Amino acid sequence: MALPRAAKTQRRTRIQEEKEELILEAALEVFATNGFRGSTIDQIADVAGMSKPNLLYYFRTKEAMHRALIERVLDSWLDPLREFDAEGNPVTEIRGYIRRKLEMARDFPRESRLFANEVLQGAPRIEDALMGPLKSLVDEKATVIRAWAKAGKIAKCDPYHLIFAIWATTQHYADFDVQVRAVLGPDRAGEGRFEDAARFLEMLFVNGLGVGVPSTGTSGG
Amino acid sequence: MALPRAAKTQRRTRIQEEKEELILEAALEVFATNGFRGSTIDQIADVAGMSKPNLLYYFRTKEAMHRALIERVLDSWLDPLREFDAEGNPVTEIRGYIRRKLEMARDFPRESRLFANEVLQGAPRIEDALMGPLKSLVDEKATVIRAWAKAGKIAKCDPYHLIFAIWATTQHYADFDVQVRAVLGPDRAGEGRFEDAARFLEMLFVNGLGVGVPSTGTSGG
DNA sequence: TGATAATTTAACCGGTTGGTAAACATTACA
DNA sequence: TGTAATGTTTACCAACCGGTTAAATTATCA
Repeated sequence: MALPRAAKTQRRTRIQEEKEELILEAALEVFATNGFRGSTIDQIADVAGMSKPNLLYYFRTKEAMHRALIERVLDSWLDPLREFDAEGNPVTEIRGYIRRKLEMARDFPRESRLFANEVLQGAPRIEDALMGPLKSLVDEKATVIRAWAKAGKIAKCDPYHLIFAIWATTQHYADFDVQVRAVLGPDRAGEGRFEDAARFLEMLFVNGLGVGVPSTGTSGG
Repeated sequence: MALPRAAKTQRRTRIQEEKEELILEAALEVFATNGFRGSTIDQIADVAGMSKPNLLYYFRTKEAMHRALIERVLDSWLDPLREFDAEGNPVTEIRGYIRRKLEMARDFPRESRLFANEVLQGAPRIEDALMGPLKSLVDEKATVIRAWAKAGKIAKCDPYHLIFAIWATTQHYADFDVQVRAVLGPDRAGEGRFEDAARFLEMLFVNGLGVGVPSTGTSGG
């Protein structure tokens, strides 16, 4: 039997919704800071404020919790890239993408760390997602970027490494938050650091791709 | 008693040198791919090809192994930044720094992942190093960069976020290697990816900082 | 309200984990 | 070669870990 007992009830109850939500929230917290192997069911149960067997009534295994979490998070994690619009102005699109990714790093650092932990440790549980949906989406957007480069709208560059660079620089502020704050020191590490980062990164990528801000109001149609 | 039995011998033997080296090498492998909590002494002993009690003869605890490893790795991890020369040409220095960091990501990915794991999980065991030696070194180099910007040698920018961006983009190729390879696919993921990355990143940062390549042969002294 | 479905808890289990004690084996050196 | 110092193994332990069972409790609704 692969299903938890809660999934075998005749109807789906309010309590099930609430508790599963509560558990996934706790699991996110724990997995994000300890990785899969480093996390224990007891820890998650503790954060969720319930007993271990009670938790296991809703998710049969630790794996099941992790799987549910990854599935839910993967979609929202890919959203910023999906919004990347082939029809839009290259500079506007790239700036927008950087901004959205940076906002995610600020507002959902645990989600970012969940992935980082997983990928860092060899992505044993999300390999399929990486080679499937993720790769497809990136391939699609890479084609767009390459077309922009060919049309002379941005500098000629490898679109994949451009995307990697945007991922790396933005997620850095979630994944390496402790280091960032340690280096900036107590004074400079306030919430303003995300605005400073945004300013710097927009400059870096806009100048770096060899295109100025769109000269006049070519507001996208 | 805080010392392992091997440290209490009258003289330091050849076997001690060899075995400790062997253990740290194995510990690097295991810690880098599993994080601290996710790693077991048995795993490390297994990789090192010795029994657990034998290993514990040289390092009394898992913590001790990790500590020894971090201390050793921290220095070499900071080396590329130390080489950053205030007297040099800004573009040359920044390109050189990118190149050295990228080489480290290629040649010592486990060292990079060891740190990434640690920082990602809140840096409980290296907080002091981050706020001490690391911060000091970065502060020092940030001053240099700021001076360059003030002198108009590079674009005005926040030197800290510039350094973060270089760290993020280069270490990405070690820490997120699985993802990079998954996205590039089997064809494009050969060892050439590091050269592609170098080409892209040099362009990004050199153009991004608003300075062209030094016009003529100012080959560094 | 009572019966039934849904939820929670207490008690437990086998395997793993970090670490120890002490017997045993090997090395170095007089 | 003998012997003391060094190194390795066997056997072990208590705590932890993922997960199960069954009984007790609570919610739902006719």
